Amino acid sequence: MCASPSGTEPPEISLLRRAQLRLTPQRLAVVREILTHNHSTVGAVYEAVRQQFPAIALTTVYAILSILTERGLLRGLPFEDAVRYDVNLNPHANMICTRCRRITDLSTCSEVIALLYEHARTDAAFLPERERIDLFGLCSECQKLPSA
Amino acid sequence: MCASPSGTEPPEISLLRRAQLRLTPQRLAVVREILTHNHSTVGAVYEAVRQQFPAIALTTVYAILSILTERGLLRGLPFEDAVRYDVNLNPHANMICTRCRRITDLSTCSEVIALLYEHARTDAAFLPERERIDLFGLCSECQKLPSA
DNA sequence: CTCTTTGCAAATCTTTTGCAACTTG
DNA sequence: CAAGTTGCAAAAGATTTGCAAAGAG
Repeated sequence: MCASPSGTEPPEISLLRRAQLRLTPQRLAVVREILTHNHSTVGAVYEAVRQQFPAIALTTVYAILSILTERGLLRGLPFEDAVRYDVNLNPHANMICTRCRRITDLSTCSEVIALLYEHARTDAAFLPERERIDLFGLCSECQKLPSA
Repeated sequence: MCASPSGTEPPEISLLRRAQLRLTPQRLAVVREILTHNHSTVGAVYEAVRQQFPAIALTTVYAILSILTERGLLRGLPFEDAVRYDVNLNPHANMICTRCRRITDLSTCSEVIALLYEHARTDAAFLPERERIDLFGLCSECQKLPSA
């Protein structure tokens, strides 16, 4: 009972195991939701999970996302409206479309991030450990739209 | 009475004029405070200004910083605790010391930011317009401290 | 004198806390 | 069964809104 039948665990189970958390139906649902909808807010996860799980409490969603963040499996990104949770823990930039509000990852920039770290060390004697990079602009879809 | 005696206006006056806002004592005090203490929160500005201006309302500080942000003279940066206001509108990275919490600017990285924009355009067809870059780590002072 | 701005009170929204009842391992 | 979790109610913070009185140009 340590390996799943196919030999591979579903990602939500694997994530909860890595966080050393008990597998409850609420957690499985919340984690499945955040894994399929990256950069969600607590409120959005709550609304989504509630459709298949009407009894879940908002507080529970807060608790689940908070503990996963504490244990390093998610990253909380404060935005104007609310905190959004990032599943991608590798160095990357978030591209935020100011028109449709969609957020996507730019993962092809690790060398550029390394350069940024280098600058901080060299020019400011600052020792960077992690970063948050947001690019605001127009996604490819929205660029095509009329009044863009 | 249009030019100050020396021919140069104090920075807080110049900023309010550029925003096309009336010069009130509250505004002058709030702007002077944010200009001397970059990356402050509304609460911190309120506390600081209140010492020389005990009657000012928190709401007023919110109003002033909000309208300056709307008119493009400040930039609001949401953090976990609260929004911090950035006076530096040029491309730069914020270096946030995770030990002493101080925030300083890294302004020597505009070429690196240009590279980042380039990546977004080329690799993701995303058209960047502005960015927010935070580097978390240890400032030069805190690196020297014991348990660092 | 007119339009803007301030200050106060109350409301809103996100997030946190306390605690009893209920599951998971 | 013991420790970990959930759900509910209430609290805590940050920020916004409505409005009348005061102030700037």
